[in-house]
Amino acid sequence: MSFYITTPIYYVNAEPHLGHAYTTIAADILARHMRQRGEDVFFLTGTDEHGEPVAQAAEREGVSPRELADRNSVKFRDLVKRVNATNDFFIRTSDPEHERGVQEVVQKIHDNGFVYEGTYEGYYCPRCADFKTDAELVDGNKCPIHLIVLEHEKEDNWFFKLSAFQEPLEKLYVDNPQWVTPRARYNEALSFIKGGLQDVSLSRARLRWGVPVPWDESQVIYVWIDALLNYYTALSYAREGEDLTSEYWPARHLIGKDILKFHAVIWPAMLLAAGIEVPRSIFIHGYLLMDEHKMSKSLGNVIDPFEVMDRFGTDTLRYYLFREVNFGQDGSISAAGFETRYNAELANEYGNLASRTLAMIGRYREGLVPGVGVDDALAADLAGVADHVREKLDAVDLSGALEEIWTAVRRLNRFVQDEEPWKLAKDEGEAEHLDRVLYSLAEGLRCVSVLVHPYMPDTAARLLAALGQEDVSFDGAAFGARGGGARIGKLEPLFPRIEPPAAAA
RNA sequence: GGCUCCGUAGCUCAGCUGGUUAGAGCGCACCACUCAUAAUGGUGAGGUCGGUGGUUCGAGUCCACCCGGAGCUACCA
Repeated sequence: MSFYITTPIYYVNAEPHLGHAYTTIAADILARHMRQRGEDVFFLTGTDEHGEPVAQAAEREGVSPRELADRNSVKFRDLVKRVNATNDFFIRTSDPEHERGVQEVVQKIHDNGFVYEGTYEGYYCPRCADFKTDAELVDGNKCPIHLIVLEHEKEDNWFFKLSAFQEPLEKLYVDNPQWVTPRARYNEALSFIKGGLQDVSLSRARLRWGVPVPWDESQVIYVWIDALLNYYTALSYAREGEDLTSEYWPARHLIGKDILKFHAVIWPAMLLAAGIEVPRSIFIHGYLLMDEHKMSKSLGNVIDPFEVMDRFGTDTLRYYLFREVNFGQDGSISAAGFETRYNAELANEYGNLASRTLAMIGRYREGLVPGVGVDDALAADLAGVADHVREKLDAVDLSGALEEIWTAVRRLNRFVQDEEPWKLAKDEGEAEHLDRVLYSLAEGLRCVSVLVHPYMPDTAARLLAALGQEDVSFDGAAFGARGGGARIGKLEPLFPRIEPPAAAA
């Protein structure tokens, strides 16, 4: 079965921040996990490059929109690479193939009778380069950002007949209760639809930086319409000389809550209008908060993902974000929380479990994992872990799956303490018992590492290599799936402890 | 205003279709162990499950209302 996962495409008018890393890593975890299961995965991310804000920023800097987009797109490409994402393609909405694809689909929507010419009226702020809604206006007719008096203006646009999809969308939601998750987001989107849908403009007349409307080159397609279509157009040219659409479409989208409406209302309506199958599912995650507040430049509490990874490593960031914050909800992160979890869970529980296990196999069995059977009690406790992880990840519960894995890590440390292999080693009569304990430990560590691979791919690979068991396929995640006999290798500490800085003077 | 979600131990949160003495992690106190990155394991203290009133043999878990917090109520990428 194919598994097509997408992140939003990132708008090049902003600097990459931790939120971008968060979504990208989430998608990567799912992609890697599904590959472990032998699924045919396609993972897409990229940049959104058209629209007024980019055109304006370019003008301010005295460069062409294209130059600005080229320059900033690279930053996102670097971030994607840096977080170790295994995307199969990086789309740019300025790709000529994408632009052609957008025109084809929009033409289809037009030909199917869902586009008409209309007039958009409202208060226009020249500095925002955008129309404001009545609710946004301050003092009757002032821009809420610039506090300048706005003129009531009109613009002739092409409109998309969103209102025609009120009933089809309601039916889509009612027939597919899992279509949008978590539930609160489903409710939010559905209630918005039930509130009545108005048509939306599909083009912009004042702008040149965008995809020309195929039947009216004086206008460009509104950037959101253009951007959403990336998920569909990418498949037609991501692989040279192939069209992957029939193989991978429809997609599973991963998005932040700020773009829910576009994805859960307008996007499926566009696809219905074009006669294209709607996405398979949409999952909405929450915000990472810094000390209860949303990260923002004005608050000065923005975390630079590159800095964090420079200091602690990519795997640590990938782990921390999904361990600390329940995926799907907002949650607070902090430097203190980061260090606590790093030391307590990564260094002490997981890293040290690896150390003690390998050291004992080295010391008591000359580095050879005994080829015996597993401990029954431990086997009983670890039996369901892989299945639970699979179920949680099928439900996009990235934090829940990690919790399952960590329960197993703790169980293994308890096993060491309970069995006291250092005492067994002193008693010749306990040799078989010690064999079983050491094999069970090596096997448990291997399973846990296979399961944790999507979250911390480099760490898992190092540890599995040291265990002489490099296979990460999900079938092998079952406790006892691999026999003993392997020769262990050397392993430097996976997560050297962070010593707290000496009390500041 | 309307709608949605949330309010459970000091902190962060689990608790599915109502059913034994309400759970985890962190933090705190004490104990055990020494294989290991002085890491690990155990025990304990600590909660009128926001409030009130209902339904029920029985409610943290359902209903009503109230208090408190967050989000949505349309074209910002």
